[in-house]
Amino acid sequence: FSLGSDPSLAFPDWAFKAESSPGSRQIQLWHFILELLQKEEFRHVIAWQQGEYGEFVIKDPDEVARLWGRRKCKPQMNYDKLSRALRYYYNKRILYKTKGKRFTYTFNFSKLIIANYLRSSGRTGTLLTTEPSLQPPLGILLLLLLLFLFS
DNA sequence: CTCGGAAGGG
DNA sequence: CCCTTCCGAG
Repeated sequence: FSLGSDPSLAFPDWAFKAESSPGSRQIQLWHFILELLQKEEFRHVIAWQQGEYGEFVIKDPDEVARLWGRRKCKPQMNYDKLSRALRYYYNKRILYKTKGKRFTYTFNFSKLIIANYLRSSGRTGTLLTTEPSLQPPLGILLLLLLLFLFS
């Protein structure tokens, strides 16, 4: 891959789009974060960082928490609670903390894509889903798997 | 701030 | 399962 500094430009929809069926499954936090990261209007609130690929910083923790709370209809949401949810991603290896850098985390994209793929294909019980447009080509999935294993 | 255990809800 | 809430420890 030859990737720029902005991962949102380098990764197509199937890389992180939530599974369709509107309403059925709740929005996931990692998806919401990616959603904010994708829009310029939130650049003062959360943004990609220079340096490690996939690294981002939450510039306004209170605002991100407020937006997340609004989306989930949880008015009592704050950064303390949101960050706990982010910490649960450490075990899943979807995200890790950039130690020493305040409010800074890094996405593990290969793991994220693979986890997302496994979840959606598991839902239908087959490798061929009803929504091929949101799935990575199998070859790319295998390539990512290799990149992940040797990283 | 950051970390994870514990309990609990939908 | 995927958080939300609460919280003691570092």
